[in-house]
Amino acid sequence: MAPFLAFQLSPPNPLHPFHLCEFKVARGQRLQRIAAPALPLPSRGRIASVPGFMKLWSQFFIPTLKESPADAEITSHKLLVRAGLVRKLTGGLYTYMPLGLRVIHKITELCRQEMDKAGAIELWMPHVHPVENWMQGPRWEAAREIMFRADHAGAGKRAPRDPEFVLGPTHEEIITPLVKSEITSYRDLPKNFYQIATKFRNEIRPRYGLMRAREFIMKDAYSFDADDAGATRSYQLMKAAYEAFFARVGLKAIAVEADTGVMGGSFSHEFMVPAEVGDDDVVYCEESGYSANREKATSGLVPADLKDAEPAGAVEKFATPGVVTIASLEAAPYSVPGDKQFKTLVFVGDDKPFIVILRGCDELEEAKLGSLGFKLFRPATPEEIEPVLGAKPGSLGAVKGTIKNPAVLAGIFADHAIRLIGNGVTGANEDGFHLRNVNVARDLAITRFGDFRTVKAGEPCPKCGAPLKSRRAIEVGHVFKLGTKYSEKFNAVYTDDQKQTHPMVMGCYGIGISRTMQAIIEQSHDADGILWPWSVAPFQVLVCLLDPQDPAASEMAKKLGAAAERAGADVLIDDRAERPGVKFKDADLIGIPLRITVGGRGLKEGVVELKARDQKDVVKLPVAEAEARVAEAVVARMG
RNA sequence: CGGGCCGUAGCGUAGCCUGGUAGCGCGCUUGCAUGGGGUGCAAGAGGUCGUGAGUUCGAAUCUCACCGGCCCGACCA
Repeated sequence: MAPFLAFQLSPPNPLHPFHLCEFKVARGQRLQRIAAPALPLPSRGRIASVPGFMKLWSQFFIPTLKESPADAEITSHKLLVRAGLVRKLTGGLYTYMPLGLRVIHKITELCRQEMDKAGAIELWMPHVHPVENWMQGPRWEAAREIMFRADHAGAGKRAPRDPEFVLGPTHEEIITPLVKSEITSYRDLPKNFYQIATKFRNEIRPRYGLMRAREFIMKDAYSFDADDAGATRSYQLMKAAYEAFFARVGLKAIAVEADTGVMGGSFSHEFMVPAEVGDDDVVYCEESGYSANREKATSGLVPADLKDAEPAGAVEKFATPGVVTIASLEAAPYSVPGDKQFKTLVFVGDDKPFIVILRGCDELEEAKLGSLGFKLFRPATPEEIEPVLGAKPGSLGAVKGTIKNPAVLAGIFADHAIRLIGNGVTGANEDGFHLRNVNVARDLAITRFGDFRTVKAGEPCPKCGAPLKSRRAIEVGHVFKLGTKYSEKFNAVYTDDQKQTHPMVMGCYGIGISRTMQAIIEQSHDADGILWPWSVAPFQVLVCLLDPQDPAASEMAKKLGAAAERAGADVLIDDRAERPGVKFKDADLIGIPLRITVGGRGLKEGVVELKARDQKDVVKLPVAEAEARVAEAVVARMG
């Protein structure tokens, strides 16, 4: 009886990195590899797949599709699926397939490098959160809408009770108590902690593949500083790191001023990738460089030195039977232009009604109501409005003395632009009647003026007065200066050198990693497929072996693959028994930046071919020079 | 949550209006040919027609309910 069994992988494949390995197993013992081919050590930024890095297509898994799934609407989503990068489990939930995961790894590694360079420190926090953390935090009411409950799924073994756990949509409520208990001295500040991990948000309407998913990968960082100046420094440091990161992954992202939304905080920038399919609108000025999310954007429409118009006469009621829209008041016989109408909207904020007044021609920007300080607000229903104002929507107004029950109002807030009206028209708070000759200063009791309207393209830039433009964009990153909103709630304080305690000043910083992957595709593709930037390509070199049965061709493919690998590239060898046309189509679809074609026809001529995915021309390399030329091409792209 | 559309093989779809053998393309399997841009020929496998109830001699098809999906809007750190 032989003490050892030796065996080979079957079927034998001369290209497989394992094929040189010899395995010996003593009976009753564990399998041990006792000899392996000499292999290069993993280099920085490489994805290790020991032994060796090179992958054979036939032994990897890249399920490409000719047709797009019916639910994919935008190009990047179609390509994600067609190139075999992701597969859908259900709405907003995706499996990262092996090829897609390699891209994710490349992106996270670059992100990690930039974060580390900027002085941030990586950690890993739980994604199942005790609900108490959220209830203690400042935004439970608003955030719970998008949070998944993480209750047990047991059937009666545990006592039913309120949710104890939720899945983390972000981690302020976790990091802040952690820092509170671990950091108490100014000597330990500033600190910036980050993680690259999964986030859970129960989006009302997941869309566009990874663009808005229920579960997605995000880099989130949280900075803690002793004072406001420090927090601003941390913020600037992160903003710079973001710019470096997006440049390295090959994304043209621009930083724009943004609304702070539910996050709260004092100021923030979003990193936007211009794309027609984006969810956000960016308003920008080519002259001054001003750019802002539409939610936040302002314009120079209302001059700072505006003088109110002289009242032309007393307020006067007139009958408007059946008129309940701005448009019908604009029409004959009334003919009141939208910019001479007051639009009166009623909201409910923290259970109290409040009024917002705009020009008839303007749209409310709901995000801007966040500045009013309500924890939660929503449009009021007609049933709620009538007892307060005395009329149904369509005949509402805020003229002094016409409001039925002014005492219950939490306030009357007006957009600055209504001061442009002068002798305007508004509802009389009596169904079927309006008022004319209404003037802001004389007739309205405004609690506070503010910027509540949506800026339209063409309005003057707030900085230079040139016409503003707008375009769609995808948000891929967001930096917030948070202030002390969370540290106060969680009592995250430190002691300074005067033995005084202060709340830490925080910032938070997110990058949508999975969204970034899709944004890159959206920004970098052609009719045939993806064009991966070198830095994030799942493989950088694809050796297209057209005759895998031919030992000489296979040998050449392996040699060139190894040369590319030695030069620093991740290499995939297409060794499938497919026709050339299929291989070329797949190569274009999955978008590997450099393609080396090894085929019988070329070898007869004594050449192999080198083609860049983003260029048309094919370079013929004489076989004798091929290894060196391939290495050269790789090095030239390594950066 | 409102409005619209759709569930038929792994994927993309026809058939439904007008009830009577479930069809096509891609993909998959086998064979032969082919071998540099999704090749050709031939032979196959693969379907609770979303679920349930009803109408009917008979339902993918008509009716009702439910479930799921997609789009528009609302919403969206």
